[in-house]
Order: sequence, then structure tokens, then C-alpha cells
Amino acid sequence: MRRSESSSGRPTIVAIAARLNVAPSTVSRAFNRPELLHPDTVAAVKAVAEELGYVPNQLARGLVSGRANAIGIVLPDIANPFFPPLIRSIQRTSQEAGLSVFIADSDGDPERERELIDNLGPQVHGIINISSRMSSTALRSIADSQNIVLINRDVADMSRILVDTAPAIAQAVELLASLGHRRLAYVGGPSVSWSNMSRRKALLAAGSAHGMRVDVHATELGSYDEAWQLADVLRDSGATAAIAFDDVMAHGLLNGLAARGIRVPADVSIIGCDDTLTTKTQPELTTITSDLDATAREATRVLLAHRGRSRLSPTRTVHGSLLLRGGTVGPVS
Amino acid sequence: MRRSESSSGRPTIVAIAARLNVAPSTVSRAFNRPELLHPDTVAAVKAVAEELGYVPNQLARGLVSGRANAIGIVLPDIANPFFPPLIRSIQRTSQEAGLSVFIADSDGDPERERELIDNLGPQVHGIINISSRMSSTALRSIADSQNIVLINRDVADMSRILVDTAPAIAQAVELLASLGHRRLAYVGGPSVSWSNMSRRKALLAAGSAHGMRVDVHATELGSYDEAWQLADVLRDSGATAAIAFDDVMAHGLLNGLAARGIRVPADVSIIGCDDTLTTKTQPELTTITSDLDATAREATRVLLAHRGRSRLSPTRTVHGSLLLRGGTVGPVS
DNA sequence: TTGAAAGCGCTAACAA
DNA sequence: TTGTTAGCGCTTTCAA
Repeated sequence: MRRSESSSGRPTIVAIAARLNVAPSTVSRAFNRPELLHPDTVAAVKAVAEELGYVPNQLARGLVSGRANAIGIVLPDIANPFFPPLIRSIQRTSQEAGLSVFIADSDGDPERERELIDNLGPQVHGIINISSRMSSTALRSIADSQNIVLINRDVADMSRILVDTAPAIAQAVELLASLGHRRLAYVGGPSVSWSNMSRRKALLAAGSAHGMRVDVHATELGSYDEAWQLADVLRDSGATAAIAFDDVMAHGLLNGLAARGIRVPADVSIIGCDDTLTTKTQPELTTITSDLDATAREATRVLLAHRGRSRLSPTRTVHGSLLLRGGTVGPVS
Repeated sequence: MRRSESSSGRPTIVAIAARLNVAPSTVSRAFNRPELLHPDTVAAVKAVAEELGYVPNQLARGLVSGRANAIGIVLPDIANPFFPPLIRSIQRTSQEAGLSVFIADSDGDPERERELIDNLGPQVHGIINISSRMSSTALRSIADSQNIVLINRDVADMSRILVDTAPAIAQAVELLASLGHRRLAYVGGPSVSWSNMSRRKALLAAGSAHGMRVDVHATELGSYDEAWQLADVLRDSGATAAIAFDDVMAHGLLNGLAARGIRVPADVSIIGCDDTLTTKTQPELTTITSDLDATAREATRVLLAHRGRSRLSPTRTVHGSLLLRGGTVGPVS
């Protein structure tokens, strides 16, 4: 007896239907609308499906419904430790909803990002775009034809989840002020990053509130190496404390300073951001943490809330953050 | 004038065909087999496509061909820094071939892994399974019905790309021997990992070749924390050098030892593996590096080489590795 | 509660 | 060189 299966080698609903002498639509309903069927029918279908090792063809399902059972994640650099935990949570949440996840790395290039989104668009129910590098205008035009949720990018009239580091940064500045620091440095991240701009702004505001001077050291990519190099500038600048865009840069600073014989926190205090390091520094980095898992779940939730409905009505969610005291901050000597 | 578009809101080949008074198949050919068409026709089609903002529906394409224009990556833990660079390279290579990439994190659970593969299977051209935790039997049964390429898992009759760390480990042992070390420790990674088993084996072999004693300290997950804890055991064991399963664990060891006042490399030498840390340790970790980018590209290449053809004929590729001298190795005091 | 039939957007014979 | 036709596997009216 030949196994009845499709050209792709896998059993289809037609195969199951034939086995049971029912219509294919009945098999379909057994999976999607079982409440419409007699329980016995559902049971019989599921039994045969199990026996045959049936797995629904998501392509076909998606083609009919006009939207695939998948979502897409678009981000600038998967190798940056900030992103993997987000991906992980998004994937888990989607999985529970029966959705697969596409991943696309734009390498920080806005054009490439747009291309990826355009290509992914028709294959997915929606896209979660993390730390987008595209212009607001471009993003808005995408939102016209696509479900899209932004993480860490604040564009009006779009759905977005933001991690607000301002309060934690204010907290950090307060701490530094209490330790006698009067001159701060901000070691900037990727120039086009929303997080970078908002962190810089928050630091400048908090600094001036305390009557402190804040030097901004911009970088292009926001890389470990750029931060390492900046250790020189930092030493000569007269600043007694530096807040880095993220932990990777803070770490670059730490090692750059160490290489130049500058002690942390004795000579300079260092604060990072994101709490993303898999490993720990010595002394342990003072940094700013947030609930990325919640952020990821929220983004997925917002995206999925609009299953079926045509378009997302824009929502803006802000998540908080917390200063995490490590050993890289100390009093001015 | 209404824009002619499908129910999904996006222009289709039918819309383009109607605009030009040609058959849909002509439009299809303009994209897929342009050499069959008159150049003018191709140009006209492309112009209208551009104007309408046409993007091919990969779902429909995949449904017809029986295999989607996508591949899947299945791995145990995306948050482990070893994987993102691989994902990145795979995605880039696939992109160039016009394929999208699914990502699925099994959380190290073999059952979950199997489920993910089963679900992804019908949606993709093939799957790259990195550091699989499934049994060889289970993997082979999947290979019966699916294109699948393994990275760092050696199963006969399947396509696999392996990073062989044995030579570099031998090199490391040689170095340690020359520095007077006589007792080594291996700090094991995930118990079911092929890499872990092959590294342990390589170390035991190299150790005995030099007449050294090698203690094996197994862990369950191969985590930073487990390694940190093991610093205690390591101190009491009398070993003067430890090779860790990977850099994350080496780092755990480093910090665990530091917390206990044990100096590296003065008291103990430490060697990591994979060279995956985004940030650097102090002193910089002595580790084993390999060309992950090449590994990823090779895996993708093998998978794509069998586009159209039904099944992969098994290939086994081995990539080398190199000892990278840092500052965590020193002579026995 | 179930079946029949149409069609999602596209590709791939087969014709012309 | 292009058109016609059938159909991928599934969902979804509409009927029964």
C-alpha cells in the first residue's frame, strides 16, 4: 500500500480526507474550527493526521489568508548582544501563537533595511523593527501598507515600544554628583540611533540640572573599538566620569583606560547601559537595566493583537529602566 | 483611476499583466526567465512593476515550487554569543541568493527542536541545524524527508560542517607543557553537545600524549555561572591550568577565580574556546579561534547547492582552528 | 454537521 | 516569443 502524499513528499489534508472518506474541508475544519464539527470527526481526523505525520503547509495557509503565519524581525546588527535576548523572547511568544519568525540583519544600512522589509512584508503578518535606522518618513510610508511595530524608535502615528533610560540616567547623574563629580562625558553610540539621541539628551538635561558640564564624544558606529580609542580623549578631557551609550562601549572604555594605566573607579568612573553583557567585567560594570523580555513580549502582543484586522492603530508604550550599581563608580579623588 | 491590486492590498502579476495587456505568465517570466522573453517586454514589465511597487509573493512562489524561498536556522540558544555571527553570515549569504531566513531557538530541548524542525520544514528549502541536541537517530529520520545541514554535529550519512578544535587544543597543551604545567582541568560545556565531547576527547588525548593528568569537570548547561562556581573546585584540585569549553565559561572561571583571590595567570592559567566575546577580558583571554564566517557560508552553500534536486547527498566538511595567545596563560610558579 | 467548489498568487507544462 | 491552462495545499463561502 502506497502512502498517499503530495508531490512534496508530505501528507496533505487531501490524503487525510481520502483515508477517512471525508471532504478536505472537513479536515481543515478539524484543525481550525473544531467547534463546527462533531467531536468524533475531529478525533478521527486528528488520529489519522498523527499517524501520517501531517504538518500543515503554512505556505498554503498563508496564501489563502493573504498573510503568512509568520512575523519578521528587522534589526541593525544581530551580533550586538542587545538584540539576541529580544529575538529570543519574540520567537518564544510567537511560537506560542503558532507563528514562525524571520530574521533579517540590515547591517545598519537604511536602504538595505527598507529592502528587507519590502521583501519580508508579503510573507509575514507583521514586522518588528528594532532600533531602526530609517527615516521617520520612510518608516511611516511602510506603515501605510504593513503591520509594523518599532522597538526603540519613536515615530508619531506608529506603534512603538520604547525603553526610557532617562530616569535611570538622571539617577546615575545624581549618584555621580553625590560622589563629587562635576565634569561628565557621554560616549555616544551609533549616530543615527534613537536610543543614542535620547540618552545623550537625558544626560545633558540631568547634567545641567546639577550644574555639571557634560562633554559629548560622538562616534559613528558605537563600537567597542571606537570606545577603546576614546579612552585617550577621555583622559585628556578632565572629565571624572563617563557614561557610555551601552555596555559594549563601556567595556571598551574600561579596557582602553586600563591599557593606559588609568584606574577605574579610582581615576575615572564608568557607567554603561543595557545590562547586556553575557560575561562580567572586573570590577563589575555599573549599568542601566530594563526588562527586555517584557519589551519583546509587548511588541509581539501588539503585532498579534491585530491579526485579521487590516491595520494597526498606533500605540506608544514606554518601559522603564533601573540603575544597577556595580563597582565602576566611585568618589572623585 | 483605481490602482489594480489584489485583496491583500499589494499589486500582483495579474495587475501588471492587465496594465500591459500581456499574460500573467509573461510577467512571471520577465522576473524568473527573462532570457525567454523579448528584451522590450522584460523592460516594459519591469517598468510597470517598479511603478506599481510590485513585490513577488514568496508564499505563492513557494507553494507552486513546493519549497519556499527561505531556509531555517535551528539552534539551542541564540543568546549564546557563539551563534549570532553564524546567523549573520548565513542570513547574508541567503539574502544574496534571494532567500529569507527563519530562526528558531530550541532552548536546548531536543523535543522542542524536533517540533521546530517539523513546523519549519514545509515552509523552507532546507534547515541549518547548529549544535543540535537531538539524537543521531532522530536527526537521520529528519534527513529522510528534509534538506538539513548540521553545524558542529557529526552524524554519519548527513551533511555536516564541523569545526575541529583538536589541533588547536593539542597546540594549547603543548604550550602548557612547555610552561611546566603537569595537571590540567577541562571545564565541560553542555553535556549533550558534540563540541563538548570532541573537545574533551581532544584534551584527554593531548594530555596523555604529554603524560599529563587531566581532570574533567562536567557541567549540565555549560553556563557562565556554572563555571564561576567551579572556580572553587578548580582551586582545590591541584590543577595549574584549565581549558574551558568556551569563552563564556572561561570568563566565568576568570571572574570566579578573581573573586577568590586567585590570580590568572600567576596561580592558574586559563584557556577558552571559540573567540566569541564581543568584549575583552583583562588579561586578554587565550582562546581558540576559527573562521565561523566560512563555516556559515559553507553550510549555506551546501544547502543551496541542492536547490531543485530532491535530497542532499551527504558531505562532511571539517574546518580548522587556531590557538590565539592572550595573557591568561603563564608558567607554573 | 458536512460537502462541493472556487480561488489565494504564482509557476510550469503545453500550445500557438 | 508569448498565451492558455492547470494546479500547488489550503481556507472559505455557499449549499445541502
